Amino acid sequence: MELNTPNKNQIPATNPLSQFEDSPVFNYINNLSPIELVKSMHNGQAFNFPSFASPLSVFASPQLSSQSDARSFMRRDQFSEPSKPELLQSKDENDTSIGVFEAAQLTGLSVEQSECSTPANSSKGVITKLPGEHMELAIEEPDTLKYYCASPDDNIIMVPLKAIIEPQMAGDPNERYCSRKSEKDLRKIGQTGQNEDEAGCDWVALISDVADILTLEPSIDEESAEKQKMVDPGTISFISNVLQAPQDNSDDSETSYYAGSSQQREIGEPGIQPVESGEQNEAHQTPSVFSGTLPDKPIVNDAAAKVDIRGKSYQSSSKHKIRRRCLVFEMGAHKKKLAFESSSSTSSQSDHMGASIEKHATPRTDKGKTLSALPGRGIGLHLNALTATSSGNAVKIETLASGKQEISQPPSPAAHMASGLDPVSKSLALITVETDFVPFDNEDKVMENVPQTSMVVTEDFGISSPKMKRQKFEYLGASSCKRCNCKRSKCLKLYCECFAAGLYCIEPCSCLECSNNPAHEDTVLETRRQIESRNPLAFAPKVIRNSDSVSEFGEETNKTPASARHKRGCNCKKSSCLKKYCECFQGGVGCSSYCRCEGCKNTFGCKNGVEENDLKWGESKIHENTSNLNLLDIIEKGEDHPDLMVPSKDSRSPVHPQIPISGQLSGSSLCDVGPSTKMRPIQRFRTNFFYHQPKYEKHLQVIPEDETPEILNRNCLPTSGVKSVSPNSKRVSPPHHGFGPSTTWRRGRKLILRSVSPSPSLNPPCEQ
DNA sequence: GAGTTTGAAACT
DNA sequence: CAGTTTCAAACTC
Repeated sequence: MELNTPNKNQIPATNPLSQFEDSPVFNYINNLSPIELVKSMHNGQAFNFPSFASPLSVFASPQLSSQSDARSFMRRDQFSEPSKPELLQSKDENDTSIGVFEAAQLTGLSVEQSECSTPANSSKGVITKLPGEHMELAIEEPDTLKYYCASPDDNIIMVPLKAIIEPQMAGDPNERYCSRKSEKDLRKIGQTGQNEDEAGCDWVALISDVADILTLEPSIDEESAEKQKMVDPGTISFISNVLQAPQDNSDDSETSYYAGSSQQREIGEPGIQPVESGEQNEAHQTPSVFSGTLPDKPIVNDAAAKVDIRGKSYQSSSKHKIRRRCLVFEMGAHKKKLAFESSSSTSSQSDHMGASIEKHATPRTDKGKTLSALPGRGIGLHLNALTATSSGNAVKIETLASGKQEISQPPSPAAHMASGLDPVSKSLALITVETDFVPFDNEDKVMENVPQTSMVVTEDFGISSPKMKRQKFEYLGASSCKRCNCKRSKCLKLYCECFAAGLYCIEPCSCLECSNNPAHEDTVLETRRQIESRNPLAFAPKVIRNSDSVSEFGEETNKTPASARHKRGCNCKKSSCLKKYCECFQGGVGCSSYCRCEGCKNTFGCKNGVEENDLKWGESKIHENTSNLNLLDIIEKGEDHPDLMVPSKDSRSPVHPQIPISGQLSGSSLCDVGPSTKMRPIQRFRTNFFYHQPKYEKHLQVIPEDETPEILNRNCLPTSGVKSVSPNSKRVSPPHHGFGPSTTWRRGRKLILRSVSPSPSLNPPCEQ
């Protein structure tokens, strides 16, 4: 954030690249990451860099936060994201603003051609969407942008991310280059026209993304952003530049990230292709593995556009937000919603669903569709996460991010905070699924949310009719996505897993008299408020990583660095904490001093022997992780990655490097960003893995030590030893989660991984 | 699939 | 704050 200001400003103004590179920050980044390419990238983009300045400013903290938020959402939306890779690529290709602009135009055309674009889809449409889509970008952009674009720091961040990503993606430095090459290739591809249409879509997505970013800016409203975009190409170019600039990194990262995919595509690497199988050209270029994670392509856009066109245009400016939220759940939710809406609206929606889903398989949501369709549902509550950001900006972001969600604005910050996590976790879940990570116990849950996405995505492509889709969903839902089965709570109490996770119930749910749906948004929000009023942490992730919260539990943290714990602790009497009845066990964490369990035999660690157990467990997990690392892991885990070692963190707790929330947003950062909303389920499930909740919950940001203080402050890092007590008198762990910065040593430099607290509510400072 | 067990959430 | 009830997931058969 801070870093951004000087450097960024300078960069853009004068010699983008030279100054930028010369800047301490840049050097720092370079040092941090093995990736040198960034510079080169910049160079390539140098052309644009001038505009970059503005972009930087744009990216200022808010964006970051937004991005980070987006991230969380992104993953959810992975489906939708598929387009991004292309988009990114396209971006790369069109380094210059002009190129971008053109691309935008092209996209508009393509969109129109494809019908994807709503009336608005054209350049204007794109613009309009952009604001709302900011979320999508995050999603689409997958990791790169999110992580990388962040603030001025973005650059910094980006590097690390790239480093992280590339290693896995590429596997080795050479591959990185390849990735770059791949980028070029991608460009070629995009240019080639393989997918002009797609490219167009991609561009649209990019633009939208950019717009999103712009939107994120604290001062900029969605509308303003839209206006800006709409207003002048220059703006677009600017945006593009901005994106690119950050993208450079992001691009690199992405590219590298995608590159892998792209390369694979071109090269035909077996691993990834399977999914794509031939579809690469079109929407689904992203590897199957990443399909969820990576955005496919414009298709989403198209779909969105189609949706808009056909049915209702969900995209109201305000509704843009919704899109982002599409998670697996969202998918389901959307379906439900669709069903929901369909009844009222018409078949068109369902079609959209199908179409969107099919095409996008990825949640990506793109603009239109996703927005309309997905939008809201799943995410609804998640919005909170975004909203978590205390600042008004945060709120905006939230709205944007959550956008449409019915829940768009969470009643209480805490709620937002809490809810925020979930999305992330979900997204993570998706990622994990795609990745093939399967937590043992938690698989079910993890799968619940995630899998669908991946599953859906893959399968959806083929599905044309809503019905078909639905079936698939059901299938998925049944197998991978469990949902609630509430009979009497109307899914408006924490008994309901969906509700507790900040999600709307979706088709897979077997609930009766469910009120947890977009149709009852008001009720849902009100209920949430009430619950949060009783317990601000009610929607916060249940599992907290001790390591993350360095200060939180000084004792525990120190002793059980690798362990995560349940925020309230369990109260098991008969299960010996060996069954899922036990939330600690369910969350894959050991019991802690907060637990009041009797006869604890928690295999993840007992209160008495938690530390040791945790350590062992953590170690074992670490090994597992290291062996199993993949992009997702890396991304999520971030610090876990060898390169990014985080001394204190557990292997368990995955940390997601998030884009630091700079500026205002950052202010709420942890709290705000928090993500998500309702990642819990995932968290739980993940815990077994490395990830445990932390992944989502925590979004680590790599921040230079210098920055940490501010971050901490902004984040309201929990003071050490501060314990929060839930209203219920249950023990509430302080916001360890994300709030506590974790330090990472890399290349002799100490980086502080700041987790973006998923649940702001957890943060004592913020809430309290 | 029905019934039981369990513990969190909600209520008093 | 403690005790009780309600609830839905987890589990068993």
